[in-house]
Amino acid sequence: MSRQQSWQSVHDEVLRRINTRIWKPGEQIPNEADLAAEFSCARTTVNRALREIAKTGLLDRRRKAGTRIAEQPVAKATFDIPVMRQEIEEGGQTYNHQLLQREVTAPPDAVSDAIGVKHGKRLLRLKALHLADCRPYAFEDRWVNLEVTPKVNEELFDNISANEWLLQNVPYTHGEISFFAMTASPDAAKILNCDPGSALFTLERLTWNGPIAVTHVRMMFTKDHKMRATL
Amino acid sequence: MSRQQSWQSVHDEVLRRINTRIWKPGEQIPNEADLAAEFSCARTTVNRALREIAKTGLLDRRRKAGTRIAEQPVAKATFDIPVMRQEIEEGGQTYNHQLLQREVTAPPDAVSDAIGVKHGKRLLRLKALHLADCRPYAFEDRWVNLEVTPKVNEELFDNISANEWLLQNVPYTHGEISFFAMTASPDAAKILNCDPGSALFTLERLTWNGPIAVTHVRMMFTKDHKMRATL
DNA sequence: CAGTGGTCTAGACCACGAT
DNA sequence: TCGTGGTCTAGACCACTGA
Repeated sequence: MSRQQSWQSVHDEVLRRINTRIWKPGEQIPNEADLAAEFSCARTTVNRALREIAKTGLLDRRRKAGTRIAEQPVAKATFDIPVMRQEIEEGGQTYNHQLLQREVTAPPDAVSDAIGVKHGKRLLRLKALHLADCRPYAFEDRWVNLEVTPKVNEELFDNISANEWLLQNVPYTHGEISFFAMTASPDAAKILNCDPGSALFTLERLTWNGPIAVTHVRMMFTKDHKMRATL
Repeated sequence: MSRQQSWQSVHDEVLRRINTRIWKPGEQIPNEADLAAEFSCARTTVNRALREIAKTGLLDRRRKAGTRIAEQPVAKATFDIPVMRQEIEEGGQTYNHQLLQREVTAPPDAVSDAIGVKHGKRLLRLKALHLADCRPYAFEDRWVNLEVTPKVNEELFDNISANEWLLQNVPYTHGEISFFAMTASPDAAKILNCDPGSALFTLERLTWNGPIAVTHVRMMFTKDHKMRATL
């Protein structure tokens, strides 16, 4: 009977009713106004609670059709995409990085296509190794669009990783990311100090600043690296 | 000069100021009341816009300290964790699954520890293969807590995948998920019809219903599987 | 202590879309 | 058409937390 309601208590109570099957999958639940009356709060408060739940996929909301419990909720997991230095230093280790290669050259067509430039157009290629406590942590293979900012030509990336430099100098508006598994090539294996043929967890990321591509990067992590999140 | 404002226009304008470095990393931005005045809208509207941006990690908000642009925004990517049937059928393929093994036995200690039961306590183990157009798609290795519901003993899982059955019969309140790369063991390779030693993208998931663990599952995908998301 | 974000309310109008 | 969610507003009080 507490007088002080909050959108979180509504949120929790609705979740409870979903989890205990008081409201079953596929079923329509009362509308916002009715729930507001039940919980003696404003409709806005109910709206906030339901909106948050809907974002997790557990509720389906449509005007006029009302709110329904999702039949097969698609779980969503949010991962923090690491900024290497932070990730490593938060683990109490020392971060370092080594620039392995820096050149301006034409990328493979697959990369040109991915970032939407003409085949043969030259980009800045950087290869670098990220280290934790002086042990290999991740191998980075990156292509940077030179049109993104003139300053990129002047930067050697020997004292700062491209990762951090880009974050500080070139904003991005959107991007795509994918995770997959790769077999370690002989060089990758040598660089990461693992056996050739090892299974490497790999992250590939493509970022855009409005209409122009900023960078395409592939990060190969050392063996046994895991990417975690909570549901 | 449109009279009709919305939290989205505030949202977009704030994003623009961040991206164009009108407001620089680390800098404090005007408080909600001032922004509301500038945009001639209610403070609630500004609040909604800033709250959404803060959730992406681009803004740091603290009472009294105000709102600042994050120095090193940690990108967040939200992945939809697949329900196999849906994922495959959405790709226009036919879904099938085969139960490969069903037994009640004690799991390795690592699994017992993960789900928090005593070593030696017996669980239901299921191994299954998910197929797309009758070709191997993912190999599932699952442990189910028998205490989760008595019905689980009666279900053979020959006509429905454990994935779907659990979703329909046992709610979960929270969980953990991780992605990593694994080398295909000889059996896994045989089942997935790939070379032993191939790099397999693997998903491991542990779900809870309140204090009790529901299931621990490991999904090994066929070679070249990618998990994608937008930033 | 006082400034700032966090939330709540009552009431209003609007937009979508099922029927 | 008209029920339902989506959003906006003005005003209020509260909860943190920096100075």
